[in-house]
Amino acid sequence: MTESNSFSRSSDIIFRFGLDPTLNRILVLTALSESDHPLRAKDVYEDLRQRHKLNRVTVYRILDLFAEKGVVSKISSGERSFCYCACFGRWLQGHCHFHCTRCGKVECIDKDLLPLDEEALKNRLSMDVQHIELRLDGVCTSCKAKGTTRAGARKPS
Amino acid sequence: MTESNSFSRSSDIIFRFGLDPTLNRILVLTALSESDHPLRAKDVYEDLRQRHKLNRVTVYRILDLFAEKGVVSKISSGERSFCYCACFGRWLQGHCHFHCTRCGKVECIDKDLLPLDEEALKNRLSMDVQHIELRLDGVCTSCKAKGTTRAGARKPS
DNA sequence: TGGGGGTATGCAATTCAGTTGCATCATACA
DNA sequence: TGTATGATGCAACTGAATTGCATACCCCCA
Repeated sequence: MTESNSFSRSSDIIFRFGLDPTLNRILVLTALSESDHPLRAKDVYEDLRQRHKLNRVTVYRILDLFAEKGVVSKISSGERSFCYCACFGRWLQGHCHFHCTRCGKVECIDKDLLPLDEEALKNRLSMDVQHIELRLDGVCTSCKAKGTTRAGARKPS
Repeated sequence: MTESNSFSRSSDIIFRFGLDPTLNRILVLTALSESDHPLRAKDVYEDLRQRHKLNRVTVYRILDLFAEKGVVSKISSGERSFCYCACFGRWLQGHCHFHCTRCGKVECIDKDLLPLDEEALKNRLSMDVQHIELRLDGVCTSCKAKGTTRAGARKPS
């Protein structure tokens, strides 16, 4: 998708969620949807500020608003901050996340890798379940590769 | 279990995890294991300080140490803090947590309510999965009851 | 009996993520 | 025009967690 397409698609989505598609909102959503992994508020802010003047607080407010309206999902990163994921409507179909404890990166895991029967779970509980969050913690493939090299048999000469 | 039993059992567990069972550590673990739900560092601290002089930082350090050694599990509360759960060895057998978005309380959910095939999940992923965290967010039964009363048909005369 | 090393703890200061209060700006609308 | 409403900026603040460093405690060995 070209940058301008992504921009207008974001605008469209914001509008369809009943919100005013202001420039800042469009930029925040575009940043999230162009990323292949969930982003922290700080990531979004630091990405955007390079091209556009906006306030840190504005980013937090927009992300909270999006999360509240269901435009994006707010997930725990496994660390001290939250992540925001613009995989539209993917959750509730079983989409979950992987958090690398070495590099801190959070990735999306596709729903068909998830043998979780969400409806059964909800039906068996007496409380109202509104949201299910499944997070895997471990070492990502890229960190694993680095780790193997560091401790492994072959060293660079 | 009596208080002294719980105390000596905590001491025993700490020892078996290869750690020195200092008074502070025993007290922290006892507080966690006597609670029917996971506690935040602050909860543990405020509970203990009523009976015993110790520092806030010490509590954080002990909880981190316990989590690192696997004595307790460190879970995301769904809010900005972490929770610690001393359900010994229950996780990896599928134990998960429920977080009430109204009162903030976190509860343990038993594994037989969890139709999640953890091994299948691990086998299908290329990364090393060390820990799986499943958290349900919603409204607990007690808040649900209050909510119904507040908005409901019958009011106290 | 005393000294040295290692670990646990205390205390103060700091970091970090997120939040709040309030001023201002832009837009819509009477 | 005037005014209401919502978005944004800015500064200050909060709460959770972390860091650095000093001290206390304990064990071992001379």
